[in-house]
Formats: sequence, C-alpha cells, structure tokens
Amino acid sequence: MSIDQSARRGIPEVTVARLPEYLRALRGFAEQGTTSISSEDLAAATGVRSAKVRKDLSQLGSYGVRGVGYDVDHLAYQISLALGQTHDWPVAIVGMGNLGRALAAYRGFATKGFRIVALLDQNELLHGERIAGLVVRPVTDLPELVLEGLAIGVIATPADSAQDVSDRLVDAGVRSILNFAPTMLTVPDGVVVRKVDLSTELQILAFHEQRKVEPPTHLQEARA
Amino acid sequence: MSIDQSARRGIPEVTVARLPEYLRALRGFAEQGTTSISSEDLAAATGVRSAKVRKDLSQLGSYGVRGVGYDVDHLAYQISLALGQTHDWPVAIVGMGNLGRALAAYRGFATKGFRIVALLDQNELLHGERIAGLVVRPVTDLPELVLEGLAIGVIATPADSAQDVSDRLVDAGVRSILNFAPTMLTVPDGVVVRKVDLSTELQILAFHEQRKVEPPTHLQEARA
DNA sequence: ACGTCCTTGTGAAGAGATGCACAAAGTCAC
DNA sequence: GTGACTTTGTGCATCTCTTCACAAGGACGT
Repeated sequence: MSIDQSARRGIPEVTVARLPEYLRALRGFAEQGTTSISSEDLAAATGVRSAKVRKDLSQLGSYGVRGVGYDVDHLAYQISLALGQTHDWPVAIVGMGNLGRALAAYRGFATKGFRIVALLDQNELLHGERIAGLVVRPVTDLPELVLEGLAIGVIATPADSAQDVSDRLVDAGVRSILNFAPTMLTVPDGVVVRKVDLSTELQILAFHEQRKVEPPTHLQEARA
Repeated sequence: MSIDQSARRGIPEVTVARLPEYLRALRGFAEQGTTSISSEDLAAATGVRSAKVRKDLSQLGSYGVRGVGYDVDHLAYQISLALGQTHDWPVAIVGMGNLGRALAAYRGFATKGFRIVALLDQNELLHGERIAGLVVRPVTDLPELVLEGLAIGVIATPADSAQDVSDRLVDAGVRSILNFAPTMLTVPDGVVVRKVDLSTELQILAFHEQRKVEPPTHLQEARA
C-alpha cells in the first residue's frame, strides 16, 4: 500500500486520519470562545481516549502546556500546517453523474482549503454544461490543468471507466486520487489513492446488524 | 467504540471491512466464467497479500480446497451469508440535500441487498416531493418505518442537525447508522455508527501531497 | 495405488497501535 | 518564593493486525 510508504519516518497513518477530526473539534471550540483545551476535553469531543490524543498531538511537536492544556488557536494552526491546509489545493472532479454533481455542489470543501477548479466527463454531450458555476470539460484537458497546479483528482465515474480515468489522471501528473468508484485502482508507486465506497460501508453495517439479530449462531447449532 | 464490541468473539473488524472487497472481486471472476480461484489471484485482484486473504477467509470457515483454491460461487455465497446479504435490508436516507439526492438515485445499492424504502427531511417544504421514485416524508415517520422493518439509517444532513436526526433514528429503534455529516455522533451502546467524511479524505490526501513537495522539512530547518 | 505437485490453513514471529500510569513541568494562589 | 495542583509527554505493557513459512491435505497423472 503506497500510503504506508509515506508514513515511514513520518506521522503514523492512523494519526493522520484523526488529525482532521481534532481540527474540526478545535474549530468548534474556537468558535464558542474557548481559548485553551485539555487532551481530556478534546478526547471527549472527538470520541477517542485522552492518551491517544496526547500521543497523536505529540507527533506534531510539543504544543501543549503542562498543567494547562493546549492553546486552541495555536494547535489548530499547527494541525492545519501538518495537513497542508495553509495553501489551497486545486481539485478536479471526473464523472458528472449524480455523485459528481453532488460533490461539485458541496460547500464543505472550500473552508478546508480545497478549491474545485474543474469538472470533467468523458461524455461529450455534457461538455459545456454549467454545473455549480463551472463548465464541464473533456478529460483531455487534464495535462493543462496539472500545469495550472491541479494536484488532487476525484473519481466519481462508474466502475468500468474508473481505471481508465485513473490512468489519465496519473499520466497527466496527478499523484493524489480520491476514488468513489466501486473498484480497485492500479497506480504506480508514488501515487496515493484513497477509496470511499458507499456500498461497502452499508455492507459493514449489515454485518453488524445481522449479528444483533442472531448473536449466538454457533451455540444455537450446538444446542440442536 | 461500539463496533469493536461486536468483533469480540467474532470476526475481526478489519476482516469484515475487507469482505465486501473480496465479494466484489469474486463476482467479477464469476462473471467472466472463472469457477475456481487461488488466494494468490484473489489477493492480486483486491490489492492485499495472499496470506491475509487466506487468514480472512479462514475466519468464515474452511471453504478452500488445498492444491486447488476456492470455488468462486461457493465462496461468494459464504461471504454474502456472513455479510447478511441473503435478505434485503431496508434503508432510509435522511436529508435531501445534494448528497441525499445523489444517494437516493444511486443504483449500486440494490444489487448489494439494500433497498431504499424512505427519503426523509426535516424541511416541511420538501415533504411530498418525488425523488428517485419515492416521496419525501417527515422524520416523524421513523417509528412507523422501523415497525415495517427499517434497520439502517443514512444521515446526509448538514452537521448541525445530524445529532438531532441521529437521536430520532435511535429513538425510533434504528441501530445502524451511516453518517455523512461532518460531525461526531453520540449514540447509546448497541448502536453502530460508521462515518464517511469527504473533507477528511481530501485532507488526508493533502497531507500526503504536501509530504511529496517538501519531504525533509526538519533537515531544511536544521540547515539554516 | 502411489508419488508428485500445488495451495490451503495456521502456528509463531514481527510490526504497529492502544491504553496505562507516572515523572516532568508548568501555573497559580498566597 | 514556595507549595499544591493540574495536565502534558512518554516508557512500558498489552492488544491487534500482518507477514512469514511450512506442515497438512487433497487432486491428478501415470
């Protein structure tokens, strides 16, 4: 897994995955005027143990003050620095189906430092259409977009064209991909892929749901 | 974390999370006529190590044949059995914004045994509107839906109403929740929550992207 | 029927993440 | 200044997940 490589000598991947949660919680505290916060309170707000919070934060450096806690603003700044939120990341969304359109219209990205700079689709019929203030363009525009700074590509196509789109993204120079298509992507070393699969999440829930209905399956069989 | 509880004495959570991937790969192999598959090939198709595949599958039982491999159809059946895909799971989506509408229109759920039975929103103005063949209903209909078998709730509301919706789901008797709102939900024991956060995923990508641009930050500082 | 070959299933080792518990280090009241 | 108090940062034990490596088991050709 190419993600693990970049964690080598760096911050553990599990910690990185929690940093956005801490950051969100901190922003919340800052909004309601809290200026200082203990690891215990931050843990409560994010649903983890306080020791884990402290260990995670210590990966970034020693930004806490013993006996007091962490300065909310300063810690938020340090985390956003680590996450690269200090500058804007241009993002392109490929695939203008239902999901692609929803992502294009989603307001939550802008505040996190992501700017959707292009909407692409392989279907010519969509080219030129206006969605969320942007004109849909062909995927052949990708090299041009990378020259303009594009770094992150979001794949919101059906499964069967996802690998093709992925190849085009990689060829154009994109090295970070968020994949919503229900398929595994093959990419060269150095390219990081994260996958979000709605069906998978529901299937995991279904597994647990099923467990609740008939918990002691083995025992029941043994009883027969 | 309530999810870990159900993993106690059962299949490890990490394994459960990989089962849908195996199942998807198996369906693909079945479609192209492959009847038998080795752990090595299944590993290649899903991007994991073969030993991991074998250990994961051995959690379900001994369905492989030494020297030969696994029967594709039988293994797919066993996994779908473990995941509870043998019967349909009624799903309700709460929050008919962009994302909620996209989810309502998503065709991928049906083939995985999920049936979207209701679309709900707290905004009265939307009630009665038709989306993807379903009429939008008020969240107060939840108890009724649970009586009709509703088991899984999807939260696609803005962050500020997510906890309220979550409480209503739980009160109505829903014990499995998929949360797309960028906020932590507090639920009683026995309720399983999975969270999908689009911004978080992008932030993790941005972290890795940043690493690539300026790998040896500390060394640069030391040099100064 | 026998031996060769192949792949599973799994103990054991290794790597990684989590949780505990406490010394270290700072604040604050007086 | 001093001491009581609070909370961090972290070494260590524990737990979980992964990887290795190989014996056990079964198919298949001869």
